[in-house]
Amino acid sequence: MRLSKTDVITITPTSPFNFDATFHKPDHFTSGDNIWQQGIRWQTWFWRDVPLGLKFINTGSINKPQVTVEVFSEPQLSESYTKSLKQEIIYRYNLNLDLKPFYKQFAKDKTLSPVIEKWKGMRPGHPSSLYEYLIIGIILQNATIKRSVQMFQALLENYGRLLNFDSKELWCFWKEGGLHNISELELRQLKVGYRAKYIKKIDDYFYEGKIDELSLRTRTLDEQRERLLNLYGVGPATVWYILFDVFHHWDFFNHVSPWEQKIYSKIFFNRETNNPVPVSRILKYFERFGKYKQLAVHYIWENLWWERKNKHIPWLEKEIRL
DNA sequence: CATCAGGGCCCTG
DNA sequence: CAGGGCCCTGAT
Repeated sequence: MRLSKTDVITITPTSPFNFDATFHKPDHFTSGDNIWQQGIRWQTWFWRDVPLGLKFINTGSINKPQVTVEVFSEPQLSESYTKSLKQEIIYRYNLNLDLKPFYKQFAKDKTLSPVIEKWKGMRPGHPSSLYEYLIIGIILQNATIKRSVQMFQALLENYGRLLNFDSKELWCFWKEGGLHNISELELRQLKVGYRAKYIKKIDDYFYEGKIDELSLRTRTLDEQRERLLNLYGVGPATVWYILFDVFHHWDFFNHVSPWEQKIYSKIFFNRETNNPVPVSRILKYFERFGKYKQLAVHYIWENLWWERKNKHIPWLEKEIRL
């Protein structure tokens, strides 16, 4: 599907703003729906029934931030559509987030302040809708990164659409509820294993209109958590990711998966990865970051993955099993 | 070759 | 509330 440039959106994020650390998370393993290079991020989106190619361009600086978004689509887009798209971009990437109180609170924290200094203006954020993230969350379950990427690619290439825009070819997610006519058996043939059942049920909720992301955003953390836990195939681990990445709660940290436990043990306690610190102790340690604990850990976590881009970290390579 | 654990979750007893 | 089963893959 060939798209042409139909719109350009200009966004002024709150200052300070770090474009690359916001639009590229080295720990999110790419699977054909995006490309990043310094100062530019190409990304597919399925927004309000329209497959889009988005090109985010850094046209500002840390202290005078500006992001230019070139929008590629097949149909011409209405003014109200573009307006909603702009709001959604700002929401998903937290471009209006005021980081100053967080920075101020930890200006003298020995662990955090150097990392904050290095990544000043980095936002948490994720390109996916709730539906898309639920699918991704399920393929992350009980699998190594390599296998998760493999499953995601198989799904995209079978049910998504290949978009051609700005001389790039990228896969776009399918519409929520779009697996309605796909059988569990067919999903299984894509080697997603027992997750086929979960994916089917999740897709069904959306097909039947039982979940509405935008209205769920207005609910409290506890309501969101309860709603998500009620979904078949969604447990504490997946909810934990979603409350942070999709609903942007910084003050919620109740889960550490085994591989993350090993990595935290190494970076926060300097413990060998074969002798990790108990999860309860890790969570207790994070309490020092108060209502910003997710943000604080995100900064330290991302810092580690950026470091990995520049130098070989043997103990980390062992844990991630690409 | 067999066995096992891995970015969990459901279901049963 | 503990523990078995589940899909597939690559490591041992």
